[in-house]
Amino acid sequence: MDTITNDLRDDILSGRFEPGDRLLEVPLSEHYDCGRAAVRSALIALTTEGLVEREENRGATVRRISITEAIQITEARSVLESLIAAQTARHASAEDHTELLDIIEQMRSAVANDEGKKYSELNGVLHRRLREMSGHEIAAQLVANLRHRAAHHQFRLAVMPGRSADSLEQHAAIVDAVVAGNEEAAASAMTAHLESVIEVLHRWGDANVR
Amino acid sequence: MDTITNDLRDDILSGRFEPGDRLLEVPLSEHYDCGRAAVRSALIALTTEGLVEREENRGATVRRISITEAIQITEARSVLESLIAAQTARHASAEDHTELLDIIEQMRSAVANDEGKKYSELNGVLHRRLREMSGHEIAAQLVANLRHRAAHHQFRLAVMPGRSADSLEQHAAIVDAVVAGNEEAAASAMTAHLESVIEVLHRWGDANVR
DNA sequence: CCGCCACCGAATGTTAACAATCTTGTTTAC
DNA sequence: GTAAACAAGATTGTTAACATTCGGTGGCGG
Repeated sequence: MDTITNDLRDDILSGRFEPGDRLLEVPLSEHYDCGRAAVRSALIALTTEGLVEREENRGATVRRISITEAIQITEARSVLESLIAAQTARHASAEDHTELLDIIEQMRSAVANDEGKKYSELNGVLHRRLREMSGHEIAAQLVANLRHRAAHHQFRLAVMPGRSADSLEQHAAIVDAVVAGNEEAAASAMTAHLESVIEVLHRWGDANVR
Repeated sequence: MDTITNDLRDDILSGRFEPGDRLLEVPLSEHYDCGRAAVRSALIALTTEGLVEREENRGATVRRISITEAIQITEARSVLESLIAAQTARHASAEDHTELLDIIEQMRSAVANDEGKKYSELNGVLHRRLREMSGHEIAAQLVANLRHRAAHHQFRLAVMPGRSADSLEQHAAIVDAVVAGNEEAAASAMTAHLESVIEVLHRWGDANVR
């Protein structure tokens, strides 16, 4: 399989490579112990995924995402994840319900104990499980890609003071609607959540005009 | 530039290669008069775009899209194009308005003269201009990709009898809302349009159970 | 001291040959 | 007659060498 693509993607998402970093083929091929061709394949794939930027005869770099682009990404996520929430509200089983409620419970305790990193992870898990339960392959795939692209900005959000409390209630509302099987409520709860994220991004962008 | 990727994409979208067709590297490299490496690059890129399927040591084929997948693609398009319609309603200039109204006029005459192919082209132009006017790069790119993926099923839709008339009124409603600057109306008109497309796909799918 | 030009190094892009893998058709043993 | 084993052909995957392009650097001239 094309394991190099996954390795490189993980290394970009985990911050091992930062936006703007050059991705030279020879050093990468040594780092991953493979040929240049495998690295090229990975760079091409990640370019069409939007994580890498390639310029003719000038090599590849980790794509830099502006605030306005991050906002657009979140807007697109908003409508797609609302669709997903509605589908999950329709299709989720009883076991799915208990699993989702359990995740919320863990998030609640993470907020209480001020475990920011743990909360961020659980946040990711909740969104991932919601899209897996939806059965909507297309939307799920698009959202996963969009989350990857905005990963750096997501990180910034997680460490904002007092944000976890708001975020927790929003997520709880989504899960409640899903458990109740209320598609419209699930969708609008998800929209409200991501509108709030967009709001924060806007404020952060305005505060950092250059 | 990576012109081979674009050429191959066009050849797939135009039906020169059909779903299930094998995409062998050597014949393709001869056909496009280039090396195998260029073809490989194109195949990798189009695989992550969802147009091509590649299996380890077994080569690439044109991806086959099921009816249920086409429906999911259209559902995702529905929410994204509604977002686009709203943004366009907000940002479009006076010249944009006259251009959109002009396209509708051409579509009307195409329906009157029963020019199915012309109508289908204008349909594509209208949707493309709407997303270009929106200024929403992210949503525009995602929608373009989704339209590519479902291209074959779109084609089937175009030739359904009596469909152009319905379709025309739906498009006119979208443009009217955009010209009026009414974001909510533009979004819901777009949703209504694509719900109707989904409806047709569902009926076609039910009629072709196997 | 400043600017232009030619050269050089680094990195990507391309090509061709080789290796590994899968499919298919044939042979052989039971 | 059937099924398993084998062999041949075709196709992808990998590697290494070569070509091309771009940016910078140093020297030359004004």
